[in-house]
Amino acid sequence: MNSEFNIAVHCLTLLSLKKDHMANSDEIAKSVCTHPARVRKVLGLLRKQGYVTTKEGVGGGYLLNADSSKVTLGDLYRLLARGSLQPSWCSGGGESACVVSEHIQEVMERIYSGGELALERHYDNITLLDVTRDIQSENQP
Amino acid sequence: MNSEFNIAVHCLTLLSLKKDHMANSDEIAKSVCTHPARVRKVLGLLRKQGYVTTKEGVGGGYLLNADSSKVTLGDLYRLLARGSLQPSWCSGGGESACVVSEHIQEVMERIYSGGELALERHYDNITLLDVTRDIQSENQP
DNA sequence: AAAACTGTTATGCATATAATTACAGATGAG
DNA sequence: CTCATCTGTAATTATATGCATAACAGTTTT
Repeated sequence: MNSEFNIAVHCLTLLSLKKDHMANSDEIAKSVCTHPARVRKVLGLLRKQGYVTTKEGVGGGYLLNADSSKVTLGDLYRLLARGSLQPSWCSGGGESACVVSEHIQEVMERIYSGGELALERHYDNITLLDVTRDIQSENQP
Repeated sequence: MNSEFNIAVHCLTLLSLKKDHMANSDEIAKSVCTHPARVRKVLGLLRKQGYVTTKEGVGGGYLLNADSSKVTLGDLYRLLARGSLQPSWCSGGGESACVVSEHIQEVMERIYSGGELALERHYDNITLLDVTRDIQSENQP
């Protein structure tokens, strides 16, 4: 799995906690600890789904455009990480005349997608608001 | 995620379906479609957990040593894939004086391990016997 | 003693991930 | 209008991971 899901959670949490709910890619990148171009790539996807709006030009940046109690980690997982549970290499599918070899790929695909569904259902119960609260409670131990 | 979980499921299913529940790494590797050394590596781990026994020397190989209705995909996931949900690169942790940047890593770690727990609970309900049945029913559509 | 296995390590190669650079397009300030 | 600033996006490079392959010691059967 790559880290775009992580980055999305980070960015939205950050925007959610800022007073004006706004920041540009430079500021966000410093917090995320990555390159601004990477932040723009992820936030570009979030923009297409309507989670943020962008303002170009001087003083521009990204503006949160969603209710943090309505956005779930499930939404973000589906958008940015779906399919990553299944590895690119999978067993079987060769020329072996073996029942397992011939059918394992369909079976494993169901196993991976079933697992992913369980994962998504779990993440559907966690909202962005929950995450912002976690961040804040970590700040006051 | 790497494919050792997949390989483990494949190997145990294969052994389970063979009449004598036995095969050597060459035969298994052909079915899995990989190199025998890779099969030996995974089956070595399964041996340490008692799922299989090995017989060295001529006519040797791996022998299934478990009840397929008792072994779950959860067991195999924990053994071979636990921790793979969390990417190696994670956000935050830099020098940014930002609440999110300072605490996101602990929060994300909980998010990933919580997700993995949901995944494991799902896989705990699928046994190796279920998989062998799936393979066989794929064979007769 | 020889042959057939496993167990394990080392090496090379392919792929995936992240960093970086670059630049076109859009917008607001002056 | 023009310039500075910011997003959107593509191309390139660097690094990490995953897999294939080769090699060899150790074990067991014949």
